[in-house]
Amino acid sequence: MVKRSGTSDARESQGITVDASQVRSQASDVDLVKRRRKQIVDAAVELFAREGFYRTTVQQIAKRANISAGLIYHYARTKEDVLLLALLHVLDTYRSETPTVLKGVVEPLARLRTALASFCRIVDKNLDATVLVYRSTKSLPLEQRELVKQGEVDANEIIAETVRDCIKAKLFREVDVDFATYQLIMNIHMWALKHWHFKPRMNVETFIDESFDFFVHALATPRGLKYYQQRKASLRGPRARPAK
Amino acid sequence: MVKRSGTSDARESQGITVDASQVRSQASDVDLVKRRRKQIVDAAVELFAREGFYRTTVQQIAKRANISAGLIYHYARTKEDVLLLALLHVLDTYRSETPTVLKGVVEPLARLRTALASFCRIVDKNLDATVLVYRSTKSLPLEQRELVKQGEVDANEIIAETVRDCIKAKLFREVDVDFATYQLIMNIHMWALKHWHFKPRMNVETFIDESFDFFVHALATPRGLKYYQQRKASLRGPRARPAK
Amino acid sequence: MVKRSGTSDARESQGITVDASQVRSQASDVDLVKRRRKQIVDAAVELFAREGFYRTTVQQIAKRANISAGLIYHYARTKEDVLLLALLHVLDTYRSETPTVLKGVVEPLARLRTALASFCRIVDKNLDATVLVYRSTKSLPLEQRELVKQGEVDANEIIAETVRDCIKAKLFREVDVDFATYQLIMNIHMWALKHWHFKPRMNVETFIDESFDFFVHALATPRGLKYYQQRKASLRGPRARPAK
Amino acid sequence: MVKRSGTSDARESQGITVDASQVRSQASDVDLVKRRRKQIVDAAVELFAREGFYRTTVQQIAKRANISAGLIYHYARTKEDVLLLALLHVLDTYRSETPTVLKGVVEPLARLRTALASFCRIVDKNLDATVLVYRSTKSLPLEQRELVKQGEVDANEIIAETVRDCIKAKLFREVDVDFATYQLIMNIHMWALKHWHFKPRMNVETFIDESFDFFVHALATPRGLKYYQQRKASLRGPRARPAK
DNA sequence: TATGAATGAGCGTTCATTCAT
DNA sequence: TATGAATGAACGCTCATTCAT
Repeated sequence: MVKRSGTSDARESQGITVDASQVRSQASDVDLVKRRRKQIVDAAVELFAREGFYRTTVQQIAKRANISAGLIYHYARTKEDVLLLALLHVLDTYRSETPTVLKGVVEPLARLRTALASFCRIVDKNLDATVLVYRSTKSLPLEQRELVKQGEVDANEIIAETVRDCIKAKLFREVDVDFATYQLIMNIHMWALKHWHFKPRMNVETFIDESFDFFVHALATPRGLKYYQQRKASLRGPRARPAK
Repeated sequence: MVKRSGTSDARESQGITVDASQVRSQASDVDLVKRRRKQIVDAAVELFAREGFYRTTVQQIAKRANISAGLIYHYARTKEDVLLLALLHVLDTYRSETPTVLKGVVEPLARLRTALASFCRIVDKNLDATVLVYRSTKSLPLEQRELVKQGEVDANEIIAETVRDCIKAKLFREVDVDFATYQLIMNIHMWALKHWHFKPRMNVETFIDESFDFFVHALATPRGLKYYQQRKASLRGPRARPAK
Repeated sequence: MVKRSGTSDARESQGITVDASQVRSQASDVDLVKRRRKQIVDAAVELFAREGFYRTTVQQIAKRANISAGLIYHYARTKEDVLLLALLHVLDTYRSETPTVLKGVVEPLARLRTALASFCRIVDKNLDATVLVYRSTKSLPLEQRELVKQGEVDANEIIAETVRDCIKAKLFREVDVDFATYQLIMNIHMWALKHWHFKPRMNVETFIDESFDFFVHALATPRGLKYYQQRKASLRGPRARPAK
Repeated sequence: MVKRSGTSDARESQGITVDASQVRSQASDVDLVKRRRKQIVDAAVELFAREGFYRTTVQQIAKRANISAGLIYHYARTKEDVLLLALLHVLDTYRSETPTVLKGVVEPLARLRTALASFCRIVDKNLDATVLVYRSTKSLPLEQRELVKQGEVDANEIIAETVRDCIKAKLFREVDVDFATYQLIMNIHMWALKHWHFKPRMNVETFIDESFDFFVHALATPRGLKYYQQRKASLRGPRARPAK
């Protein structure tokens, strides 16, 4: 992972290019590799998410990707490789949308809320895929597992930045940023992991509201809390609409 | 699960008797069934936790349980049944220790801290088993999955009670108890789920301290917060030692 | 291989017990293992000899052995293991019959002829199996290949003994016994390896006669040659009939 | 193969032109066909010899030949065709060098020794390729197998001629030339087939010496033997140097 | 009740061969 | 002529489950 400075806007989503170097393919045409990998990964994410890694067969992935089973092995060496590609793709999804949403949002608390809301909505659109990361990372060989962990940490960095900004602005206490970030991340993932529990009692947007309120209380300085309570409505307002 | 009132102390750990009615065995001698199931479940938890459900074979479970492969099918109809037994056993572990620890602790904040610390320490002793629940619940048929969810909710009730008590005592705000409880639970599970991340930077006890501090800030009334800050040291003190 | 003294009669055929320690089986009942292995090896030798190692599928072996494909893997870890078992069995066949035939034959030249004839006849009854050793040994992992080589050297020892006796009796020159033995062995194997060439022009018995004559000329001392030419008829006579 | 009379010197090495008529290629440019086939055959011999026919993939051959996998199918209809080409090429190697070496050698025993030595040295330079013929001929369809056999018999003819000359010169007994020739050929092949056995105890040159001595004893008339023993040194001398 | 040998369906993976370009 | 992406049949092997003892 590269060192980054400034806000997370600076970061570009690099997609699964990252892994092109990890999971070798036999083919050489770069565009074709990209296209085929996309077919395979899309099919794999869908199936792995629904059925799990072990219940999904390579033939099923091939069928859904509209290619032959053999061809998968031109673009991944093993079924585990396909899983890695799939997991990294899921993690990349988190990174790819949020920075865009943050553009133009400057007020620290608003930035945090926007980032958090963005994550939650992406997770909400990919519930099974999010759970998949928790279910299946251990099915990966150790080395590849590290890649997934790094991918996760990288995605979290977007949240970490906004937390840091809130602290700098004296809105948040001088807490351990890493610890606080992980609390926020776990909360977001909770929406997927415990969806069976929350689904009957709230939707994403109310979940976002409740969560944000909860964590502002956990993190805010007295001044920050007052600030938050005054602006609560306006914070919720402009960003409450999901992107799509 | 039945409704319960009063403190969680009233609850008895019922162990895996719960499932005896769900997972039929061919054997009739009650004691023998219990003993055999314990052998099987202990072996299964160990192996599933380490290798995962699909990578563990029935023969391996049998070997580790010092029985024949065939005998497993006298006490469970399918491998999935064994998984259910294993998962319920893990969840039951959470319930079995905490109530004892709470005995005699009356001050609400202390009770919450004690319960939380107890959970964390149990999770810490069963890291892989905790992760197992997240990894493998979906490998269960729908109906059995519900049992696991219920088992989890039941375990959470211990925490919920203490949260409720804190609210009653005006130490905590009038928050949504269920939501708050799940935040606490996710935090506890985070110790297992993100152990690879936290291990290098903290141990269970510091994790408990940080977590408790974090969530008291999130939940406390202004009065509650002041109360907490005065007593911080004494809260940590007496209970900081793991039961061992 | 163990050191041996005296004539090869002293040696007992140990069959595939040798390899029981090399190729682990899952089963424990010794008799059953023996019986199953015999089924498998017999089927395998037949099929490998006819079709070759790679053209023969495990399913075919199973079918011909009247067991399921899966069961083969209770008695051998890989298809290569089955090949090893098969090759060792073939080599063992050479050893198992000859010593018996030699019993009671004391005259050195007669012993050599008897041993050579016995080998030839066994090879003749197992033409494809003999060729199999040449075709398929290289399909084995290095370590197992050594076992086959050792098995071959062991079998050759029977011939080597008789050559040594002829030298001791001053019937043969003081040649390099190992070299001479290998010439004799290659001659025997030639009957299988070049059978397509010899079949139209001779049968085993004439092949044995020609070969013996050829090698006596190659090895005999002047005295030995004279002795041989006087007794030619009687040497051929009594032993010409295959044991059947 | 056509009947031939006179010495083998008269014979021209015809290379794999022989098979051009058997293994059809789609290409028409004669020179290109030759060049491509050479690329393919060289790669195939190398790989087949090292890894065996079944372990070698067409893609590997293509890679080593610096052409595409598809192109192989312009010059051979099946992988078996490539094998045939490879085996015939190996056999042809035997024929291609020996006649040259024999030029100018007139004394019959010297001719035999020269031919035998030449064969041995070629085999020594192509140990795996020689073994390949034994391993893989059976992988060929019946009809093509006959071509290989004929190729072998043709190569042997060089030896047969020299044996015949020795007999004519009354140096050798009136033995069955074909039988004797095959003994000599098997001896030569033994150097490859049993190389694992002989390698630690002799090199090609000592092998040639021992072999020649052995077979002269087997074949010589009393007069021939005396003649040989007188000239032993000079026979060995001039030809003992490998062509390099 | 307990064993463990036996089954066989099903999976991941390979690779000879084809064919559009 | 030459490519190499694509196919898909076929194989070795695993393992949940059964059942005779």
